[in-house]
Amino acid sequence: MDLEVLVRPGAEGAARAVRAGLSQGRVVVIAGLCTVTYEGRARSTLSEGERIVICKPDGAVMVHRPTGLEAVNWNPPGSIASIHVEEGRAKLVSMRRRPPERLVVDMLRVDLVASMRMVDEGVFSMYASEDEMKMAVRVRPSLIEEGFRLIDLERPIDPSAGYADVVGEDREGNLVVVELKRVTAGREAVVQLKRYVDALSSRTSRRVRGIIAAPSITRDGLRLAEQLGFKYVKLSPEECHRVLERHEGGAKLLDYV
Amino acid sequence: MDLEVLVRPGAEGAARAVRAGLSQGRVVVIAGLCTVTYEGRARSTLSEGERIVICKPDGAVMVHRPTGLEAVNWNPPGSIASIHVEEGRAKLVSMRRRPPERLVVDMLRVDLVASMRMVDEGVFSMYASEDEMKMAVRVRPSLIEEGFRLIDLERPIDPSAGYADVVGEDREGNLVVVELKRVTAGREAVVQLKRYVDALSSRTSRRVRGIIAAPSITRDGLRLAEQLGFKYVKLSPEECHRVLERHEGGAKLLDYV
DNA sequence: TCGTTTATGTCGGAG
DNA sequence: CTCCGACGTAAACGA
Repeated sequence: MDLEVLVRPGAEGAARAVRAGLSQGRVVVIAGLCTVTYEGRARSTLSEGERIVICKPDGAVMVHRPTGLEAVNWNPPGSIASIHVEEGRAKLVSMRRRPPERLVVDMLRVDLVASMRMVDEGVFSMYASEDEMKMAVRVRPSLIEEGFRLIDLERPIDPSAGYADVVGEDREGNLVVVELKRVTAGREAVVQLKRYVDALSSRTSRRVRGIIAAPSITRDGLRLAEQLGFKYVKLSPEECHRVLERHEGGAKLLDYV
Repeated sequence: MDLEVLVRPGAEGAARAVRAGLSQGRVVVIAGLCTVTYEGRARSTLSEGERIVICKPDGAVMVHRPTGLEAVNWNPPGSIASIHVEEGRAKLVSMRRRPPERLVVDMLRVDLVASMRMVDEGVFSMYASEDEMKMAVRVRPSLIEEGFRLIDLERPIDPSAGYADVVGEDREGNLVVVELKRVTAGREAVVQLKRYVDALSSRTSRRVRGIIAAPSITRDGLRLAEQLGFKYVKLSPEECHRVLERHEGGAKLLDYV
């Protein structure tokens, strides 16, 4: 990693280093005292305080306060950043085209500038996602209920109604729409399921059941589900992940797509 | 800002500096070559590459790749971070209690450790939010429609149905439930409004109208709204912000709370 | 481009 | 704690 570090540079030195870093596609980290303003879809101001600013070569900019997981202000990849000196202070400006948004970080004092050329070809893999739940149901439909047979994954019931997660048949030949959630299902998930069930019902004379499969369900969600005649099935992403692991140890996600 | 910077320290030196920073409530920034694994609600792996790791004194940890706005891995505030040397490499471990989640960053090479005591008492103010839309409707109900009178903000229609954004009366004495959205309203917003209208209808013999106020509405959302007899009113957060500015130039948000 | 859905969403607030 | 809804949500995916 090609690395350049400046400790407590003046405004001019900081601006020069940041500008060079931005133009060379480096990741630039700035720490110091600043104020921040944002204008775009909304508007915000942040008064004086010490923060960390990260500028990535794809245009992403983040301003982090010393607490909290989320950046207090940001601009997404594709934005254009520049820096100049104004009234003796380095001023970082990031512009997003659409929607038009402007982020300005006014550095009252720069404590650190670190500019680095970073290489990251690493592969990121995520497991126990909702996608894995779908695949697990495909390889073992009985996860939903005994006798459940799969008809289709992500069946387009109605172009304007979106896609149901899983559509199948129960042992009595009823159509079944399954809504999968990798987290606690709330009222929203049940409403969503109802939409799919209604859309499918209107296109068939067969009975259509609704099943919501999730690791847990909120009290209200369960109440609504029962009101609507839907069944709740306990199903966790971990369990689905284990099912996929057991099924053909070497099988890869691609095999099921 | 109290700042300590190490460039290309060995694993032991890096671990010592990071450990000291964590224990002293500093913000610690690490850059270098690493692999990352995460286990908790889901599970992920990230193979070798150069990244930036930020550890905040509240326990938040983020791993950033050189592209993208979002961290590739993280743990939220409240997590506990520690670092040790294993097989000659500094290994950062962050544990979250509930839900149990573990994030491990294995540093194959450390290029930079910056540890700083940051003070940030700045005030963050956001404008043109949905809250401001509510306040604007309160000071000028005619934003919704001519003759609209406010009854209550966030009226608890039904404890299990949540809160309607705005409840009022139209000029003919009908009850009106208003759903505010600061962005394009979709089908979901209309469904949400229906829930509030239904809940209120079931508790009164008066007619209850539904109005959805948003800067724009999707085609499907509008179709559903018309089906349900709801009215769409164009209302943008910017417009609401200007109304609040004009109304009592010096009035502050608190005046309306 | 618009519209919809997911997310290790995060965050804040009410009960 | 749980539950719910907003967010400058962002990001992925399909039409």
